[in-house]
Amino acid sequence: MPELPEVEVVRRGLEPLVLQRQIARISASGLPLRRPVPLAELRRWGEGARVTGVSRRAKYLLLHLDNSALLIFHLGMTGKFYPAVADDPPRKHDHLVLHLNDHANDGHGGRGASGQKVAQIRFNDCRRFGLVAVCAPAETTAPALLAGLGPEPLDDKAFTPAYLAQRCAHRRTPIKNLLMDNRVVVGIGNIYANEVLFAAGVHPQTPAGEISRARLKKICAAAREILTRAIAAGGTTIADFANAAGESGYFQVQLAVYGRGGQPCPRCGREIVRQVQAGRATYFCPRCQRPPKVISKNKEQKSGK
DNA sequence: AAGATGGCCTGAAAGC
DNA sequence: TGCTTTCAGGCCATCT
Repeated sequence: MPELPEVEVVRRGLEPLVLQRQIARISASGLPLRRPVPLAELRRWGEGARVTGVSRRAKYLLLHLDNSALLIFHLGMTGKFYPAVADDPPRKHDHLVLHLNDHANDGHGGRGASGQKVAQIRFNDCRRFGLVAVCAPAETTAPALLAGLGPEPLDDKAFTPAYLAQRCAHRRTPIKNLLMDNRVVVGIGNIYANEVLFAAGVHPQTPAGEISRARLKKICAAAREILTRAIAAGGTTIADFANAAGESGYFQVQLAVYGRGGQPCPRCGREIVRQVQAGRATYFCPRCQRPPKVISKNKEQKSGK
């Protein structure tokens, strides 16, 4: 389940494999991902171009090309990149292949471990929740996919307690839903939303507008700390990435509440509660994360009937 | 209009 | 043992 930390880890793993390499050819499975793969457009702008950068925005991976085009990838739930050489048998659920050219003057020849000239980067996505898109060079405005995205949670100039307070003001939506809204802040998925709220001691159903400034400050700090720690932990998988899809290190991250329904809270020992909120599994400690008053009242009313 | 809900998709695991 | 059901979740369309 790639959230911001894993996407960043993938970016770091991908960068040395494609930087300054020329894309010779692009092929696709033909199956649609979250939306159809724009193969003709990918070929038009991608083939023959050289990769000048690999960046990340939210959970999107961006391949910058020397013709100013942009290849945009989203891993969805199960998307992964893996390097291969031409002889490697295709794997089930390979949906896009970037065939890379050797470079005469790039200093290291771009040879894979096997020494074969043409390497490939394959995008494999079993559940097809991923996405591939192209932004043509002429498009001067930000790609539609990236327009309207909120700030990066690790950007301490943009994602501040003041900013979060402004976005929470007068909102009755539960804070967990708001943290997972990428118009408010990007990269925080279900797992990290649970973890951040536990660390900040805030009940996931608390209406966003009712949270004190002090708690919002804690939420900001917790998001930053947990995501940073997760990237560091995932960093150990970069070596794995070069061999295969490598997800192993991701789970080394210590998760305090996510997936621990019925287990004791690591802080107070009380049983972690699992409930479904906005259609997502939500975990919290009922002692460390006090429920908002409104919820308690509703419960009393219901049980009173 | 803000907030809630369902669909997309596959495979692992649980349930019967 | 073998089938069916459930669940995972980012994103978006659709509904209230």
